[in-house]
Parts: sequence; structure tokens; C-alpha cells
Amino acid sequence: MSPSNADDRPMRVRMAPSPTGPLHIGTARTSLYNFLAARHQGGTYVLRIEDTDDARSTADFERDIIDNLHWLGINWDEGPQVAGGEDVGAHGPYRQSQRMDRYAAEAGRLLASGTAYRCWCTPEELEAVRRKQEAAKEPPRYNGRCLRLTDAQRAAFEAEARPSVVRFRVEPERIRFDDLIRGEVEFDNALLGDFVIVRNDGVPLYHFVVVVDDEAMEITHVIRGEDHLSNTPKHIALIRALGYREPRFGHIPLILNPDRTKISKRKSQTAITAYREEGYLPEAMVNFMAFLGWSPGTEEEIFTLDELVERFELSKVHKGGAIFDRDRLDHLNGVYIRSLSDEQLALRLRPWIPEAVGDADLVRVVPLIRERLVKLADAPALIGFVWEPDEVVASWYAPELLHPKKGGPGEARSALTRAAEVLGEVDDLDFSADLVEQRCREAADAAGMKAGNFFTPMRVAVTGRTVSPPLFDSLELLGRDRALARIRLALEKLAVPA
RNA sequence: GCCCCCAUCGUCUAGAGGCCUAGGACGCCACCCUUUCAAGGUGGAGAUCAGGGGUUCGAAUCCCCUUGGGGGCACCA
Repeated sequence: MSPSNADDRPMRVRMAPSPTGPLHIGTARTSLYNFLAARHQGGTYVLRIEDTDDARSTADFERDIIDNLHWLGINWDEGPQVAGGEDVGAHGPYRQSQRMDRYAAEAGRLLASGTAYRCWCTPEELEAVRRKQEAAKEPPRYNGRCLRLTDAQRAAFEAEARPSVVRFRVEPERIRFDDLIRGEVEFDNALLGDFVIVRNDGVPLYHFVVVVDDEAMEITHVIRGEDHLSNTPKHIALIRALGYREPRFGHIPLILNPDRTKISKRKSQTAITAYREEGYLPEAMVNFMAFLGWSPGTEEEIFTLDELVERFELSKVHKGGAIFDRDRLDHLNGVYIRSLSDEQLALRLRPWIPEAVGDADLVRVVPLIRERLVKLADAPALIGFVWEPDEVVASWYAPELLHPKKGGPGEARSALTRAAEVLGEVDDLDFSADLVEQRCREAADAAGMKAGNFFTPMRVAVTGRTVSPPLFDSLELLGRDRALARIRLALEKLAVPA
């Protein structure tokens, strides 16, 4: 076991997203853990964009990743701070597409030393070999054919300018390392084939560039998903061949679909931006993601980002994967929503509320929905009746919904008729929830109706729904005249046979 | 197929040999509060700690085996 020589260096960690899709929940969680580890120890946090796969990488995805990391509150010390923007930091460039010279030089070193070699096998030939190996129940790996080429054959291939890849020559040795989370892990590289590090079009591949960049960026701790655990022996072999310093590796557990497979777009929502659009708060997302594979070892579970930074310990990260549980996320989101002041919540709600609704009006509406909001996007459905035109609100419900429980159109009509009278008697300036409630209760009493049966038709008439914020607060918000108008519209709907 | 990793209520987890007749939270059920829905409060069901062997006076905690689950084996990252 080669002891790590990284421990005495100041901690430098990185996240290395690939802009081939929007910010993925798994990438976000790995980024969060790297961020927490770095901030907790006062280390440096680097963002590197892994865009060597030109065909699949886009500027839009890069923007989505950077924007959403910022949205979560995850900031980095080095790397592009803004999508498409300038790099910050002394170890750049931080986009792999801008580092091709370095990769070419390092591949050249490997080629020169004989630890890498050119391979002219075609994809078809490789595929045939793989199939044969599978049939023979052998591990699928490169058979080393091009390693055994004669000089004449090699010269012939080069003469005809046949495209070639660069393969790394894997030593048949046992590779051991001390994983930050899993402890000692051992692999047998004899089971590995010589893998490709540079494509036949000259583009260097992941396993190679990640090692080159981590050295160049002086990364001391590679914290990544468990799906990379079995890639690590390849990286260590490369690191040794290149004469690099070996960072420490830590493999965090995967986030899982409900069926316990690695979380995927197919079975779960994986795009952070989608959660953002649904109205989850970044605080809730962060708190939730942090606990998918880590806990402070106590029974506390509500933590801000700063508190997480303070408490986070890599040594307390779990080994087993964790299912992404929506119910729990929803609950946490509610906790954070309820912790916001009227003004703060109104500000968060702004993107979901029509511009025509003024800020002051929005703030006034917040107390009616705060306890009822699971996600910010739920707000319009809960409180839209306040600003929607009376006719629109009336169109939301069928006349039957005006009927009180165990009652029919008759009860609805008499309740609404009485309600209209009562409301009409209150001066518009005195139209407060308390006063209106008092009067309505008296009216229900006098009519010999149960309060609930009296209120149900009013609720539907005024809010357009059977489930709504508290009725009398809603009435106060609406004002006497609009409330009366809606009750009249309801009475009309009752009069027209369906 | 081969290699590697993992294993406490349905889910997220507490638990580093005696504090565990296994705790908390989400979800679920009931009741309270209540004009609806929430929120809140109280209580409840829910895990023979995957199974089997050891080690030990003592094991959810240490070791081994089995089983189960997952990940990886690309000219993707």
C-alpha cells in the first residue's frame, strides 16, 4: 500500500461536471460533499468543466450547471465563475477543451516511454474479439494484438495513415489504496485490458485527462461517486506511469431510484433545475442532499449550508446508497417555507405570481398560504382566486360543489342568499375577518344551520374551490364588493339547471 | 461471466462490545385543535438489527461463510 503523500499538502478538492446534460442530482450531491469537505477544512475548491466530448457538450448545459450550483449556494474558489466567463485561479484553464496541448504532451511522454502504444484495431475487430471472449466466459478486454505488431507492420499502418488510438499498457499488478470512506480496497489490474486514452481523432479520454488535470490542479482529495471506485486502479496505474503524486480517494455512496438502482433520468427526476422550477427551496435541497449518505451522528436534521460546513465530516459519510425520497424532500421544503418571514416568502414566490399583482399585495397574501405550501409552484392554485377575475373563479367549479355536505341546491341557495345579505350590511371599511365571521355565525344560528354548512357554499363561491385558505381571511383580502359579486355569480350558477 | 463495494423500521438515519425491552425523522393510522385543507399537539402500528457460524462473561456493533442488493468491466463521463 503506497501511503498517500497528499496529507501534508493543503486540501484541494474539485468537482468535475460534464456539460452533456443539465446539473444532475448526483453531481450536485457530490459537488456539495466536496464543497462541505473543502470549506470545513479551509481547503480550496475547484470547478473543472469536463468537456472533452465535444459532440455531447453544450454551452447551454454548462450554463445550467453553473447557474444551479450557484443557486444551491455552492461556490468555488477556482474555475469559471460564470458560464462562458473568464477563469479565476492559477491552475487554469479550467475547461478541458482548452487543455488539449497538455494532454497531447503527456500522451507523448507515455508513448515515448513505452507505457502507451498505438493501436490500429478497428471497432469491428474489437467487437469480434469481445464477443468471442464473452462466449468463452472470459472478461472482456483488449487482447494486446497491436502490442505484438512487427516493426514492418507498424510502419505499413503508419504509411497508409490508418487512424489509430493510444492505449495505456496496464501492468499486471495488484493495486491497493486507502479509500477515505471505505478503507483499504484492492484490485487486480491483471484483469484489466490495455485501455484507450486517446481516441483515433486525437481526443483524449476521461480516465487519462482526469489524472492529468488532477495533477496539474494539485488536487489532494478526489471525492466522487462510488460508480468510480472500480475506475480508481486505472487512475492509479496512470498516475504512477506519469510520475504524479497520488491524491487520496474517497468514494461516496450513490443516490438510488426507488428500486435501489443508480438514480437515473428514466426512473427519477434527476435535473436540479426541474426541482428549482417546481418550487423547492435551495436550502431544502441542500439539507436533503446532505443527509443522503451523511448525518452528524445526532438526532438533529435541520441544517443550513453554513451549519453543514461546520458539522460535515468525511469520516461520517456512509457506505451504503440512499433512495431519493420525495416525501421527505417535500416535508423539508415545507419546514423551510414556514421558517421564512412574509416578506422573504413573498420574494421567493415572485416568479410564480403574475406581475400585475403588486409586491405589497403579495406580502399580504402570504400568511394565508404559508402553512399550506409544499412547493412554491403550488401558490397560484392556492391563492390565485384573490387576483383572478370573478368570472374566472366562477368557472373553476361545478354548481354541485356549492352544495353543503349532506345538502342540496336548496341549502346552498339559502346559505348564499343569507350570506349576501349579511355581507351587504357590513360597511366596506369595517370588512374584517373577525367581524364578518361573527355576523355569519349569527346568521347561520338564526337560520338554524350548522356553521360548516353555511360556510361551504361561501367558500366555493368566493375561492372557486372546496379546499382553500381560511374563509374569512380570504373575504377580508377580497373586500366586500368582490365577495358579494362572487356570491351573486354562484347564485346564478345554481339557478341555471346543469 | 469476472472484479469490487454494500447490508438497522416501507424510506432517510442514530448506534464505534454492556447506556438497546434498538432512538429520531418522513410516510402511514387514530385522536385533539378546527369553517375546508394545511400547520400544530398527543398517541399508535412499524426492524427477531439479511441468514448462519464463530470471538467474548456479554454483539446491531469484531471475524468468517452464505444470501441479497448495487457498481464497474467503451474510441461516454
